Amino acid sequence: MRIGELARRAGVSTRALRYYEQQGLLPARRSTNGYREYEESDLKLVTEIRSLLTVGFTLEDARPFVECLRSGHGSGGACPESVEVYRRKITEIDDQIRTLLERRAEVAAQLAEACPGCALRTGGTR
Amino acid sequence: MRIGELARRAGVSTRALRYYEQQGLLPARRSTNGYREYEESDLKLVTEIRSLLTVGFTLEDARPFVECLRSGHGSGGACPESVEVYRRKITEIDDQIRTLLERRAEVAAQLAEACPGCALRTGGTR
DNA sequence: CTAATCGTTGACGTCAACGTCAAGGTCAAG
DNA sequence: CTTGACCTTGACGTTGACGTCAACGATTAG
Repeated sequence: MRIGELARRAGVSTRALRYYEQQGLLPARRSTNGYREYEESDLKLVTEIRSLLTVGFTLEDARPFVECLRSGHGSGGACPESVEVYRRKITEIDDQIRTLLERRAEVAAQLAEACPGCALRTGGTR
Repeated sequence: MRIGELARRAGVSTRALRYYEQQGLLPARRSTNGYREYEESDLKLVTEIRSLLTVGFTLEDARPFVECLRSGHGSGGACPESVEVYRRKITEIDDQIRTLLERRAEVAAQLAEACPGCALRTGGTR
């Protein structure tokens, strides 16, 4: 299939697909007129990339998953490199959550100080 | 005082101070040679900006606080516009936390599926 | 006089994942 | 032949808060 069809079926822009190719995540063979030609299996690659991006992965994070799929695995997360990325991302997310919790407490405290009686719902004022 | 001293005392770069001025947050009068001249009170403004930035505020978010301070209030968060920003930022932070929690659950689930037995510490596997 | 230190105004670079033209080639239908 | 739909490769724009030159003027110490 060509880039337009893959884009439609994957729910992404053609620009995104070209960008993935540029980043080495989605190589495509070319037909004689220079058009990119994709396999059915490429749809799965794009789907994998998309689902990883939506949970906060970068394209670089997604690379091991794509390579894992292309190496024949049914799941992109089955390879040890992917598992390592999973672990790292989880600790990153945990760090971010911790930071946000600290910030929330700090901001809520400043609010309480600047405007006593301005209690928020979530703050635990009961 | 001039920009270098203010920068040192506030713990920021001179570039940052010029940027704040450009954004209209930190106007400075000029001495005859064109150098920026700051008051003691400007140190407090910069300190306020910095503390807000470190908890995730943008410079735009910080604007009401700066104006509040310059209008004579001892605290930048005392004015109603600042309180409104406080509230909004707290809900933003809460949204971000929720998103991250969802992502963490999703990633942990994918990890568990791809690699059974790869339990994480925080996941609640007990 | 000269070097050192401070200041000034541009203006481009950073980081990610594309969006959005621009200028043009390809191909099937009418 | 001419739309029109599709494709190609650049290449700049986006977002925020500056970092990092470049090229220059001001001030002071020696």
